[in-house]
Amino acid sequence: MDYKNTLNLPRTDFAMKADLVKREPARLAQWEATRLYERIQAARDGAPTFVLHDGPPFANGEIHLGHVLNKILKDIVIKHKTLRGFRAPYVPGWDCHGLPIEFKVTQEMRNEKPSERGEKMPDTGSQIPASGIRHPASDLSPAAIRNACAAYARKFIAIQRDQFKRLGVLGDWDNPYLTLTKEYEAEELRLFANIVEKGFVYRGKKPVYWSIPCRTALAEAEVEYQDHVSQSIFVKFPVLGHANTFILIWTTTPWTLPANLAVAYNSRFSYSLVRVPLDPDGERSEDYIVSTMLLGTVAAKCGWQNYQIDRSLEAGHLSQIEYQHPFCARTGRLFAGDDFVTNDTGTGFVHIAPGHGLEDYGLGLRQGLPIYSPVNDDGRFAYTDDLPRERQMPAELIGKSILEKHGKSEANEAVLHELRTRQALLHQENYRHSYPHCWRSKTPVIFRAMDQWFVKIDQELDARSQMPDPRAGHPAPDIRHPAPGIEHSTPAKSFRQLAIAEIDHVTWIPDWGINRIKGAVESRPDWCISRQRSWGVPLPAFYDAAGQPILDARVVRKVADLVEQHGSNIWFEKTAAELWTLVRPADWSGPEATAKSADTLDVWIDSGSSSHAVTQRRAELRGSGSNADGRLPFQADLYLEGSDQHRGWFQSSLLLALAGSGAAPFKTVLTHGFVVNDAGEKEAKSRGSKSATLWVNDFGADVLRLWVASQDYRGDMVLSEARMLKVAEAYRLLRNTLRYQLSNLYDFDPAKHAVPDDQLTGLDRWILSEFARLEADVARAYDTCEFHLVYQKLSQFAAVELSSVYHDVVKDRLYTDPVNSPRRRSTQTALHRMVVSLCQMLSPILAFTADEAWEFIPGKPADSVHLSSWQPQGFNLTEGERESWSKLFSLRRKALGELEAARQTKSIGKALEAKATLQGTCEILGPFRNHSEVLRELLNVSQLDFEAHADAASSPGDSSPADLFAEDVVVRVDKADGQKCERCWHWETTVGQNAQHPTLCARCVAAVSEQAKESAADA
RNA sequence: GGACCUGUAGCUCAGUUGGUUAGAGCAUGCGCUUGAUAAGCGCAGGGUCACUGGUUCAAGUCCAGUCAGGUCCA
Repeated sequence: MDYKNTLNLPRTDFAMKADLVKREPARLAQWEATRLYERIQAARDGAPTFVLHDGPPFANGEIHLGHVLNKILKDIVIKHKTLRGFRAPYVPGWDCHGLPIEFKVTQEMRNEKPSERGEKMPDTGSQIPASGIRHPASDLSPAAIRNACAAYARKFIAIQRDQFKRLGVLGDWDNPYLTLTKEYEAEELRLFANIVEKGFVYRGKKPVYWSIPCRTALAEAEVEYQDHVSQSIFVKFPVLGHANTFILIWTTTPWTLPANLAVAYNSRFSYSLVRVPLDPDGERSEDYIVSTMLLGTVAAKCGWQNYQIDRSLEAGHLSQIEYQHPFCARTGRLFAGDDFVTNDTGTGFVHIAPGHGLEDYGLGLRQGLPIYSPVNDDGRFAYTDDLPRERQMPAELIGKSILEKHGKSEANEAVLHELRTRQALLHQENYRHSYPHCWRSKTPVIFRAMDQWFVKIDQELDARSQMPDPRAGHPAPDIRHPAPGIEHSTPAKSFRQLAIAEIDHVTWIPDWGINRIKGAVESRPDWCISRQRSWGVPLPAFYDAAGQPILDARVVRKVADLVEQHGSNIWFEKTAAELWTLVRPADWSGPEATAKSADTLDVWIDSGSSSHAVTQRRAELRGSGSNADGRLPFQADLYLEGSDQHRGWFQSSLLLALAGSGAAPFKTVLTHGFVVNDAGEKEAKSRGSKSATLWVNDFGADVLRLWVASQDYRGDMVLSEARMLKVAEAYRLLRNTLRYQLSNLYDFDPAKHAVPDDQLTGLDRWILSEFARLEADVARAYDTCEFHLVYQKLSQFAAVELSSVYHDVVKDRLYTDPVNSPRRRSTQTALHRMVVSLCQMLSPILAFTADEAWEFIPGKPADSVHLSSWQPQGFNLTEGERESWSKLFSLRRKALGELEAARQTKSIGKALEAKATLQGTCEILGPFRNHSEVLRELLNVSQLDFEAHADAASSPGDSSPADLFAEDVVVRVDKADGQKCERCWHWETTVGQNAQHPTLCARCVAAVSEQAKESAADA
C-alpha cells in the first residue's frame, strides 16, 4: 500500500515561481477591469481621511528611478493608510509648463518645417545652432508653440502614467491633475490674485542669467557649469583725498568694471597699507591697500620689491574711504561684504556692480545703489537711464560686445585697454574656474539686471498683507500649535519671518528637514516670478501708455474667470485692448491699459499652487476646516518628495499658500534621498544606467517595490544588479512563506474548523503570541514610515520564527495527523490567521503578490487584500507559558548542537533518526518532563528520554528556577529505537505490531484507520 | 568654496537615557534532507562600529577635527 496517499500533504495553486513579469500585468488588468481603486474609495466612504498630495513630476521623457522610488514610497503610504481604515485618495499630477518642453518643441518645430516658418534667421553673430531658443525674437507664434507644447506634454503624461501604473501604484489615473488645464490655471491665477491683493508682488530690476546668442534670460536649471578661462585682474582704484594711494580690487570679469558702483571688503579681515617703490632707488612710490593675509601672493604676482607695510587698516577705516572710478567720472564707497569676500584668492577687495551679480545686487540694494546694468539685449555696452550720461563709461566703450570669440571679447579688451592707458592695471593672468554656461549655445552666460516681477520676501508686511488667521475660530485641539496669526502673537515683521515661523507648525521627517527648509527660506532672495517664455501661465499684467505696470487683484481674478472658460491661450490670442475690455473692473479709476504682459509665470508658481488648484478644489481631497480632519481646505496631511524639493516644491508651496491663505499647505513633509549606483554615484542615463522600465521588465514591480522598502530612504539608495538579485532572494523567502501556509490550508474552512484561542495547542499559542508581537512592531514601523524596518521584521520573522521553527516543526502534525484532529485544526487555525495578516502587512509593499496570495485564502474577508482592513490583535500568553517556552527554546538550541554533532559523526542523518536523552536532576528535568511531547516536536526527534540522577550530584545551589535549565541539562543523542515508520518516518518501537499495517507505527495505524472510517462514512 | 545629510560584518539593517566578549537576516563555506524540492533544516567563518584626537571608571553611543559619498547652493 502506498501510504503517501493517506498523508495530508500540502497542495496549492499558488505557484512557487513568481513569474512577476507575466503575472503582474494580468493582475493590473484585473484591477482596472474591476475598478479596484474606485471600489476602495467607495468602501472607505465616510472613514477618516488621509490626504497625501502628489508632487507633480515634469511631463517630459520616460520615468527614471527617482520617479520609481518616489511613487512607490507614496503608494506604500497610501496603501498602508487604506489598510488601516482611512479613506486615502491618491490624485496623481503632472507639471506641464516650462522651458525644457518649450525648448524641445520649438526645436522639433524648426526641424520639421523649415520652409513654413519664414526665412529670416536672426543674426546671432556666432555659431549657434539654428534651433537655439530665440523667443521673444522668435519666428514661431506663441500660440503655435503653446499648442505644440501641450500636445508634447500630454504625450508624455500618457507614457508616464502607464509606467507608473505598471509599478502597482493605485490612484485616480483617469482624473489626474495637470497644470495645463484651464481649471488648474484659473485656480493658480486666483491664488496669485490673493497674493497680489496683499501687496506681495512688485516689479523690480534684478540680475538674471542672460544668454547673449539666444537673447534670453535663463533659469537656474538652464545653465550648466563648465570650466572657463577668465581674465583675472588687479585694478588700482584711487582713494580720494590721498594722492598716490589705491585700493587694489580683484575681478575675473573686466567687462563689468564700467558698471562698478562700489567695492566690498570683509570686516573680519585685516588690511594693510603697503608702500611700494616704483623705481630701484625708491624715489617714487605708491601706496596700496590690500588684505594682509593675501599681501604675500599679491606682492609676488605684481612683482613688488622692497615694499613696506605702512600701517594696518580695519573695517572702521575702510568704511570711511571714497574712491574714484578708474575710468568713469564718478566716485564710489566701500562696504562690508563678509559673506562673499574671501581670503583665498584675489586682493581682499571685490568690485561691486549691482547690475551684474547676485551678491553685488544684494549689497547694492542694501546700500541704495542703482541697479546699473549698461548692457543691452545683444550683450553690448550701452548707456542707461540709471546715471547721468556724463558719469557713465567713455564713449569708446559703447557698443563693444561682451560675447567671447576664441576666448576674447571686445568688451574685455576695451576695458583692459582703458585700464592700461590709465596705468590702472596692476596685474593680469588667466584664471581657470567653473563658470555658468548657456545649455544651448554653450557660451558663458552673463549676469544682467532686467525688469522682472517679484514676490517680496523681506519687505515689512503692510496692512494689506495682514491676513486673517485661517485657523482662528476653531478650538482645534487637533492642531498641535497655537495659531501663528500676526494678531495672535508677537507680530512677524517680514514675510520671511512669517514663513520661518510657519515651518515650525509642520512635522518634518526626517527631523533635519526643518533645517533644510529653514535654510532655503532664510537665504532666498525675492522670488523672481516672471519668465520671457510662451509655454506657461500668462502673468496677467498690463502696461499703461507710459509703460507703467498695472497688476490688480480684481483684474487678475477676471483673467482667471476668462481662463477658466477658455484656457490661457486666450491671453495670447486676444489683443491687449480686447483683453482689457473683458477684464477692466467697472469702477476702474487707474490708468488705462495699452499693452499686455508677454511674460509667463515661473513654473514653480504652477506647481506651488497645487494646494489650491487641487487639494482645495477637489472634493475628495479638500480639508473640512474643522476638527474632523484637522485640515484647512487646502491642506494635505502629507507631502512626500526627494530632499531637493526643500528648495523647490516644498518651498514654493509653502510660500504661496502662506501668502495667499495664511498657512502651510501640509501638516507633515517627508523626504527621501536619491538612487545611486554601486559606486555611490548618482544614477544618470548619461552614465549608461539601466532605465526604470528595464528594471521592471527584468525583476517585476514587486521586487522593485521590495527594494524600495528594503532600504532606509533617508539616505541614498543603492541600486545594482547584484543588490536586486538579493532583494529577489528575499522576495522568494516571503513568497514561499505564504505558499507554505496556503498549501496547508487547502482543506480548512475558518467558519467550520477554527479553534478558539483557549483550545489551541501550546505551540500554536506560542507562534500566535510571537506573531502578535511582529504585528505590533510592523504597525509601529509603518506608522513612523520606517518601511525598511517593516521589511526587516517581516523577512526575519519569516526566516526564523516561521521557516526554521514553526513551519518546520508543524509539518509532522499537518501531514500525519488525521485530517480533522484537533491538533491539526489548531495549527491550521494559526496558519490561517497568520496568512491573512501577513498578506495584509505585505500588501503595501508587495502589492501584486500579496493580492495574488490573498485569492487562495479560504474564507478571505474581502475581495482583494487592498480592500481589506487590518487591525492587529494582541495575543497574550500566560506568565507560566512564557517561562516554559523560554526554557524549551533554550534547551532546543542546546539539543540542536548535539544533533549536529551526531550528524557530523554520521551516527544519524536527519533528526527523526535520533533519540534525545536529557540528563539532569529531577528538579531540573521536571519542567521538561511536563512538556515532553512538545519538546520532542521542537527537536524533531523520534524519541525523547529522561535520565534523572540524584539531585545532590549537581546541586545548582540557590539558583532561581529560571536559571535551572539548559546549562544544567546534558543532552545525549543516540540512534532512535525501533524501526522507521513508512508513513510518518518516525522511528518507533511499535512498527510491525499491526498485522494489517506491518510497516506503520501505532499512531499511523490509528490515523489510517480513522481516515478509512471517515471516507467510508462519506461514501 | 558654503549649508545640510550619510558612513556598524560581502549586502540590507538593529543597537533603547554611554555599561559585560557589538546583534539579526541575507549571502558564503561545510553538512543534512529529498513528503514546502528551481524548496527546507543545521553548523561554521566573517566586524580596529570610516579615520584621528578628546570627555569619562567606561564610547558604536557624547564632543572636536579629518576623509569618503550624496543633496542643495555658490
